[in-house]
Amino acid sequence: MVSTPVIKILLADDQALVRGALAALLDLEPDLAVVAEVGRADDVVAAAERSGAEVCLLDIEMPGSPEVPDGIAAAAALARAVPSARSLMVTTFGRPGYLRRALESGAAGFVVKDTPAPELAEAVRRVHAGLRVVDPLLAGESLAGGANPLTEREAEVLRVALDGVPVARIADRVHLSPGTVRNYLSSAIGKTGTSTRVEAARLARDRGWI
Amino acid sequence: MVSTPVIKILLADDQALVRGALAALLDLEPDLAVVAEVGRADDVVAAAERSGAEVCLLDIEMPGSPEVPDGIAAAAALARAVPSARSLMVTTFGRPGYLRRALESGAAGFVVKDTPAPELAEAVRRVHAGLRVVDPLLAGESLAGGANPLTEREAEVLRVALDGVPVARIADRVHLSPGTVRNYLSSAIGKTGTSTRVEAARLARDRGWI
DNA sequence: ACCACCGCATGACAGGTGTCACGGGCGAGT
DNA sequence: ACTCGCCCGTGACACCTGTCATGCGGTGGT
Repeated sequence: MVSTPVIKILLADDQALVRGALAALLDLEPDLAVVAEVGRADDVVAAAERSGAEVCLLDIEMPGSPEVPDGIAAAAALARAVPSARSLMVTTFGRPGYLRRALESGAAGFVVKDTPAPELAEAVRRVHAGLRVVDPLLAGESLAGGANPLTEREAEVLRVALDGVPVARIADRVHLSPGTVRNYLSSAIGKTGTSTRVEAARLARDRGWI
Repeated sequence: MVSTPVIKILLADDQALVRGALAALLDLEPDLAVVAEVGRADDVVAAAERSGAEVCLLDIEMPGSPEVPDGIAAAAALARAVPSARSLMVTTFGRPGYLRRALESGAAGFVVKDTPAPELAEAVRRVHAGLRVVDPLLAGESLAGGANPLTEREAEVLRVALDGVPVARIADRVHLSPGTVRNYLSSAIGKTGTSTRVEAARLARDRGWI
């Protein structure tokens, strides 16, 4: 009695409570079924293969291995390893750079966690049908925000600068001369229009540039 | 036909998706009913009065008014205005200081968002029965972490220092002399065992001291 | 009255930071 | 070949920061 075709869903979120709650929400829909749940980015591919999931809901902020550190990396790995599975990013932060990087990594959809709950099921169905799902407001911001002006090195030093460590320690961690680090920081401060490295690092993070 | 007494629940979380998902999860339980949902800390009291909620699930990280800026403040307001309602904090961050402040504000329970989903309903029942619900691991950390060593001014200055603004702007925002700000920062750096104000601010935040 | 403490402030000093000028090397596009 | 941008480094300068000593007024305890 194959009454209705059911969409098989994988849930990836590091917060067990949220994971369970989303499962409850989605299982209310008769045409949706949660077939796998994981709490780490590096567990996604194996669970997707094992469960035959068709749509994967991936949180971006998730712990993982150095190779697959977050949900975006999981989406990229998934696109390579399990092309039949389509990724729908579900994230707290509507950072334009997140959206861009997620789509570049092969994600099919992107919703933020303050979208109304009923829309999630619909987003899952659209993604399963082969459509792209993107928050229109966020898409606008992403285009208006412009591209990432930072070079790879600038981004690297800013990532370390995020927690306010002194230049000497940054230089140590990225294996560069302290003077070079200061040059990169100065350049990044100029590009971001800020006045300290911590401000520059925070702005770059909020834009999704690092 | 009053078959079973039903516990009336208010849900407060700024992320609509999480709110809806938690509602779905709790409504699976026959003895629980979500009777109100809000997305801001300063809407909690009014919604609790209107709905007659008995247990209020409050996220800590929630936008609000200056008087009721977050979930902890909402719990305090609730304890005064609606003593019949009991508060159960549900938060992402298991910061010891959060726990302490939440309990001081009259919350009856405290669970983090990565507790297993089935335990939430049980926590709600316990809180409704008049018991305290506290993550035992977190309770240990809270005791081990010790009390807040910062003075009020030090905490105030650190709050502004969190985003890496220069001393002049901090002084401006807290209405103090730049020299005084530097003294407080130096003192806070000493107390936290760090070496820059940003590190001190981040540590203080993670400990729940600010 | 006295002392201890706290909040707030100033001044001075060493060291860290942001900016600039300048250098060399390397790959990509023209 | 040439230019351009990025990478990496040095050196110098003004300014900001972190630390310390010192001071003054207020508050609370004895």
